[in-house]
Amino acid sequence: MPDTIRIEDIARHAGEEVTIKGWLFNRTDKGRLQFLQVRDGTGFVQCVVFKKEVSAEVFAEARALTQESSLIMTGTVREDSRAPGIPGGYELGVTGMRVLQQAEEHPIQPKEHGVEFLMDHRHLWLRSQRQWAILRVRATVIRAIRDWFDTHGFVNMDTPILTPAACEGTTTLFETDYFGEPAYLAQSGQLYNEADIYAFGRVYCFGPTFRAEKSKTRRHLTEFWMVEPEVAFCDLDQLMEIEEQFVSYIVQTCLRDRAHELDLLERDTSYLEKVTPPFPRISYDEAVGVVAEIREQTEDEDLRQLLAMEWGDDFGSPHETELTKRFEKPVLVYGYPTRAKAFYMEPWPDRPEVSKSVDLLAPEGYGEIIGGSERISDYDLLIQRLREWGLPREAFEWYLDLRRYGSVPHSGFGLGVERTVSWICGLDHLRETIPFPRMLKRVYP
RNA sequence: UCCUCGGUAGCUCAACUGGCAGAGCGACCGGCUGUUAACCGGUUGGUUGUAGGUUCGAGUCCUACCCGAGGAGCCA
Repeated sequence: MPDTIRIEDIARHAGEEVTIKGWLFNRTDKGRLQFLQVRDGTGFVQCVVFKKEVSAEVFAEARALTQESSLIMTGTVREDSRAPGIPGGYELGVTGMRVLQQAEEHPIQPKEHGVEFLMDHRHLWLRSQRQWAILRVRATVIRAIRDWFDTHGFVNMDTPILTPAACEGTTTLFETDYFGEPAYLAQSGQLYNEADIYAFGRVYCFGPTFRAEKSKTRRHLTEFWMVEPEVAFCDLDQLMEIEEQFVSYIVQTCLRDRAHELDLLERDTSYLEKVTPPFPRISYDEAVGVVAEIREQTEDEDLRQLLAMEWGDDFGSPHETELTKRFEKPVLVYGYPTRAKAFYMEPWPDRPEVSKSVDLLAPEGYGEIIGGSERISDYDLLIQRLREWGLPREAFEWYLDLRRYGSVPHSGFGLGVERTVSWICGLDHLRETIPFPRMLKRVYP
């Protein structure tokens, strides 16, 4: 049997006799000519079975092949502009074939299906071209994230997933039984990161995070992946520089390495190409003004209702969506009201009602993909904040220690991987950005 | 938790003011040498989400419940 090749490398084998191992995902039958669309995980290729060129047995067997049957094809690679697929432009002139398993009738056909049906068959849906493209972009986003941090002085430090108590309130935590004591699935590694920077300077944690929010929207999962860097000797301005460099690198890496996939997804990449530093920066105060202005101008009564807000309120999805439509690039919104954010955020100098916080909002209506801030480094202020937020001091003794032994100004942020993938791919729902999404009322398959 | 929309064949949907439950796709059989979700002919296909009610008659109207989708709040 000729050497097995990967479909993604097919152009390098033009004219050669090769073997391809994969699955049939679609077919077109033309009498004495059959076009079998085969995928192998690395790409998609058309295999042409011509009655004159194969044995009667192979031709008959090819005719009987069902969608998703597993097979081993041998044949000659030839260039042909009519050949569909990814990378495309080459096809296999089949000379031999072995069927490993003749698949039963596959539930998912190459046509439209409803959301519920697809989600019930997520384990099979993954095989479709669209899901293949999205999840390859996801893998590239993850690689780019690690590449950037690993080459910018950050050390990867994993933080615990089972945690003792609430960082930001228990209502959104999944509780588990930890040998008779309650423990909670982590919703952030930040506090542990803050401990880690005192040993390593710059760190990042990267893992799944859990939120028991009863959110039922296109931008929420109960289990999602978040990367959280934390940096010693870093203020809010420096943090914003890191964010724009980092996000630009992720986007540009995807444009370079996943062009086929973005093309398959019919993603208009013109906006993505503009994602280079610096990003526009506006203060929360300014942003509130812009939202008020948009609200004034709109004729849409429902939108006017949704955009109602007062200074001090955090932005909701409608606000973010409208705001980002005003910018071609991601926008950094900084200086949120203290009461709208978490207890650990450093106050603005001479403006205690404002925090040194920053959110990064993706363009085209995608909204928040990063939330970050400079952290409180002063022991007394942190004690005061715990009290104001009604948090039990005992649970935070270790965290307070960090302000006792060589405290320094430090900052960090969290980037949601799924929201980033959704934006880069131009999707309208987060559920397609992770192989097996966990959502309100969805833990199967 | 709240608001809006929906549930009919394996899938995607149609069925007018209540009156014979249909089409396309798939599957199966046959035809076709360049198809791209091919095309042509044939075959196959139903507890209309569940329970109750109104009616001569309910997919259609009423009540309750279940399930799903989109949104709000909350957040990445």
